[in-house]
Amino acid sequence: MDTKLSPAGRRELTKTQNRETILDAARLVFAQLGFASATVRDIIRATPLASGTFYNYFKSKEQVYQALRDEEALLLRPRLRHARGGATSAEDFIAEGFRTFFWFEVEKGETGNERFRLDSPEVLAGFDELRQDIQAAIDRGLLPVVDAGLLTVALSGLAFELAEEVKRGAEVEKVTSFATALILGGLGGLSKT
Amino acid sequence: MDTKLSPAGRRELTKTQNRETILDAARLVFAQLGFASATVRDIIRATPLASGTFYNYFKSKEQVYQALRDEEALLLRPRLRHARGGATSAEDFIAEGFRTFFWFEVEKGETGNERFRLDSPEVLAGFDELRQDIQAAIDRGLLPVVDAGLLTVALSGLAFELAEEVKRGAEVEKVTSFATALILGGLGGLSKT
Amino acid sequence: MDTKLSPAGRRELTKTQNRETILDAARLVFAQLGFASATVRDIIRATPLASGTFYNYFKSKEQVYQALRDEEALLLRPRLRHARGGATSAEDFIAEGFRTFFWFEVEKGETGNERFRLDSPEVLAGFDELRQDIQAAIDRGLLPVVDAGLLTVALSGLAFELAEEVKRGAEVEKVTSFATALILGGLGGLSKT
Amino acid sequence: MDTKLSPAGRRELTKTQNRETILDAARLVFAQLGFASATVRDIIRATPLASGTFYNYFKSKEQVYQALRDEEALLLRPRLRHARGGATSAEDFIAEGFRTFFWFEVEKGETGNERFRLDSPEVLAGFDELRQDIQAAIDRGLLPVVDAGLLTVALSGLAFELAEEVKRGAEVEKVTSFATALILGGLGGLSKT
DNA sequence: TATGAATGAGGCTTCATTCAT
DNA sequence: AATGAATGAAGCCTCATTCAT
Repeated sequence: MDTKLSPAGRRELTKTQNRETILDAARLVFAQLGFASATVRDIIRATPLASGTFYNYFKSKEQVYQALRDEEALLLRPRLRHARGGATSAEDFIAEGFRTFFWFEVEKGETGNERFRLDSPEVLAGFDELRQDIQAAIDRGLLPVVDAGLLTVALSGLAFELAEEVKRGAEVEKVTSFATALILGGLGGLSKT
Repeated sequence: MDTKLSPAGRRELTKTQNRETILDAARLVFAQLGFASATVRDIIRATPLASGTFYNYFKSKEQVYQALRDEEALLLRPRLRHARGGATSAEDFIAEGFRTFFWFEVEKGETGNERFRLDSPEVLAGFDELRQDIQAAIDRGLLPVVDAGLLTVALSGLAFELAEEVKRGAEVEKVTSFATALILGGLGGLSKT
Repeated sequence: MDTKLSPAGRRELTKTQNRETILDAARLVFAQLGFASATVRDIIRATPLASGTFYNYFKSKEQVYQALRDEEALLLRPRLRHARGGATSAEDFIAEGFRTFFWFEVEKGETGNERFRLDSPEVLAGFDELRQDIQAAIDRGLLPVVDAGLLTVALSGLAFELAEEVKRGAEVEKVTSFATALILGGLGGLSKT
Repeated sequence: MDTKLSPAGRRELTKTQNRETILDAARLVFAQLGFASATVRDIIRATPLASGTFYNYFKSKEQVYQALRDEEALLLRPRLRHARGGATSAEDFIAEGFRTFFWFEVEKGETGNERFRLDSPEVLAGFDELRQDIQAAIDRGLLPVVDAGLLTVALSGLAFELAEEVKRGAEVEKVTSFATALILGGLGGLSKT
């Protein structure tokens, strides 16, 4: 049963709801105006809350942003690791990475009309995980021996850019096979170098 | 010759100089703070001019930015077209495109600490030219038959992301061959689809 | 004895304790920040209590301040009256007044880094008592006939200013004799006018 | 002739006028609310100027305050030094000091309903000058040998406190002779210790 | 009575822009 | 055309105070 909350419980609920309200508003505002242009006021205005309330939850715009990134990365990174970790072939490794990322972006929905700076710790950690997974895949013979650093950058660039296509309506599966074929073929070419 | 300029001529000179002064300052400031965070004041402060003078040349920060983008695209786009147009093989086409772009970015020097929104008309026109060149290359048999739109996006994503590596110090030639091998191999893979 | 308190008694105790907690915090905060700069929040923060609780005891910062002054004046004024009332000579009258005041200030401890406005009713009452005592001393021939009002002001000014010296470490007895000698000699000079 | 100002001159004039406008407003506001309670907004409101204009002249409330103190001390301190320096007797020394100070305070006009903290560098310098002058007077035999430090404090305390009386309407000469007689007599008493 | 989150007024400051000179 | 002071809107944030629990 979901009834009868203690007073404290009810307050906790409200707090969580308000926090979510602010995060939702921030997501929207950042997507519309970009992080740098967005103001705390913009976020508050996208909310039924009073201005002071914002500061009961976050100290600054940066902190909300961090919370959003963390939330997102916390959802995405485990999925990616799982997808890549379970791969039994190069194709699997590449395709599952792209597919997972594209679906995640589709689910998020908003078309980012600005690309955020990618230097939040959580995001950087995601990059690092990718590099590690690539290196591990090379080590167990799944991928040919290539520069893991450059491949990381190449995969990310491709993924971010193509994700925009997907969000603009392209089919996930089509873009995934395009990207996968491109990289797989490319890996073949690279390994001969 | 250092001959006398007519008063009108002299003024013309000053006008051009002031415009350049402002554009130089803006380039610097945008690179340091990012477009959204930069303010008109910041630009003026990076200048020996008075605040009012700014408005004799530009109506807003956006307009300066546009002017910078145009100036840049006007330099880069012809180079890219020429590089791609002169290609006699797929490898040439891809490699020259990357190489030209990387060198251009290296020459600009500033490490972008923000990725700008890529929707300025001049930049979009650059994308469009890439697509056209790809299509033309496909038509004349230089490139295999692939989705020109997706390839455009893929190339740009790769180029922008790897350019950061180059600006961080990676060798242009090394990154160029990496990217070229990747794409060339990938095109082989794609054409079999 | 640690016997059981009735619920009401216990509550009474808590109430008194909370009130004292707030007053203690306020004393500290006022001493550190000065009255005008201190905020209710500052006081609450120096307390384990919740913000709302403050308002169960005091309506405003001013009211706490008043309470502090009253508390202080309630301690000091009787001591001063007693000291002056028991005087049997001019020297006694003056010296005992200074000595009592200096010791009181030393006991309080905090070096006031701001001089408060001296217009609280309790403090004004203290001034008035001083004037009355001076007048009475004049009447009973203890002090020469001088302007009681000006002497009141002079004594207070001297007392407050020298108290700072004492709080900064000067010896109470030394400062007391200095002040007493000064005033006693001065009274001699004045009475000849 | 006071006519025909150059444009630059006129602008300079306005700037000076605005600065004075702000200083006047600040003087008033500080006197009414005290330094700590006064806000920049309060000062602006006491002015026909726009809020932003304040910041063209001063960076903060503190800076205006400093400017006021400096202005004041720059006027008062030379007068005091001159008054004390020209003294040919103890009575002269003491009386002229009080008299000068009281007149200065009367001219300023506003009844301070708060005593500012006395730690501005300019004010502290004024204290120091007093101590030096006292020591010099002792050295040339004008004043008896007493603790110059304590006498400085005593004189200031008396002066500040009695100045309030003067500002409340007491006659300068009457208060001056009271204070002088008090101190002179006191010095006699002290020298015998 | 105690709690502490919500509120919105109001303080501080910077900004884009205007306009008299 | 160049200057730079004036303007007031608007951003950031803290505060006193209320009120549901």
